[in-house]
Amino acid sequence: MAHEVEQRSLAQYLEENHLKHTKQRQAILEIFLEASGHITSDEIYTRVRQQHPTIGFTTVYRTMKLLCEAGLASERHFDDGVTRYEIEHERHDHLVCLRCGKIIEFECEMIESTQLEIADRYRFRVLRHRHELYGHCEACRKDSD
Amino acid sequence: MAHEVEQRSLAQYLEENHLKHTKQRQAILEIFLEASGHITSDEIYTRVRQQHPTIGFTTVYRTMKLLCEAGLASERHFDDGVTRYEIEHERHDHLVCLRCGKIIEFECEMIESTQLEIADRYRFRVLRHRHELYGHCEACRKDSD
DNA sequence: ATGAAATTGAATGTGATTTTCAATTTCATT
DNA sequence: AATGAAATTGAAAATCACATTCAATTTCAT
Repeated sequence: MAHEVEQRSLAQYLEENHLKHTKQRQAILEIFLEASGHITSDEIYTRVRQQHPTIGFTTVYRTMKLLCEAGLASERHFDDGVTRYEIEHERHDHLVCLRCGKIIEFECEMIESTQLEIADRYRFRVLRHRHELYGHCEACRKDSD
Repeated sequence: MAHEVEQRSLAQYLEENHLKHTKQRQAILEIFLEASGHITSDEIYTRVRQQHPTIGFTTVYRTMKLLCEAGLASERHFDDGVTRYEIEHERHDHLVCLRCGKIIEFECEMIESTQLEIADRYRFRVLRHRHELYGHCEACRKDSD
């Protein structure tokens, strides 16, 4: 089994919360980590089924919630209205291609700090943010414009 | 009737697209403009009913889509999962209070230009963006932290 | 090995949004 | 003003993603 670090991290979360370590949870985490981010629970379900045909959609759905609580995944809602899960890591933002659906991550210190300035101006305490640029990626631009 | 400019703008869009100018559409636009932004179709429906008890939800829903296409409104999906409509105007961003739900708009030239730089770096053509800071507003902070 | 507690998965519920369709309304043309 | 083709309306039903229920199964501390 790969992803020892993450599996251990899940195990620890389960223990701490008196939850149980099942093969389903282990398998779903594995599949989720193999796919590189921004995947829907439906897509995870399909992939999980290939290796574990008995695992139900509900379990995938609930396990993804669990992984979020455990800090291993996080939910994202882009403008197409379906929930996507990404591997949890430091604050970053997204470029989303409206043609092919590709999602590129980027990070920008400048924007981060400007955000804090703005929040300050409105006496607002920022807990999290979303920052998404929608448009056409390089490949899709070549195809037509 | 108020909002002559917007009503005229709707009329023009309808004409150009061989669509029909109905009292329902006129009334819904009116109500939508009276309410100051970030309103759900359900809220619009409730308000519309007070003046026009025969207008159905479906019509409100469809008219809001129409207003978006006509460039008079635009859809926003904040993290609570319901579609909200706001009056279409130049690019701006949002502070969303996670406690009371208040939505504050802000604009920041600095962030706008940095966005373009980033898009450039990835050879990405930006068509629109969303930028939302989630946290606690001044009033809600006073209540507890 | 035991059994209380957690988990599973099928089925069902939910809530927002979207489509269907027959009846009605609009509006360019007579 | 009357006509009729095309668009619109609104009630009801369908859809979609997400969430809950519950009986059967599995986990794991003892």
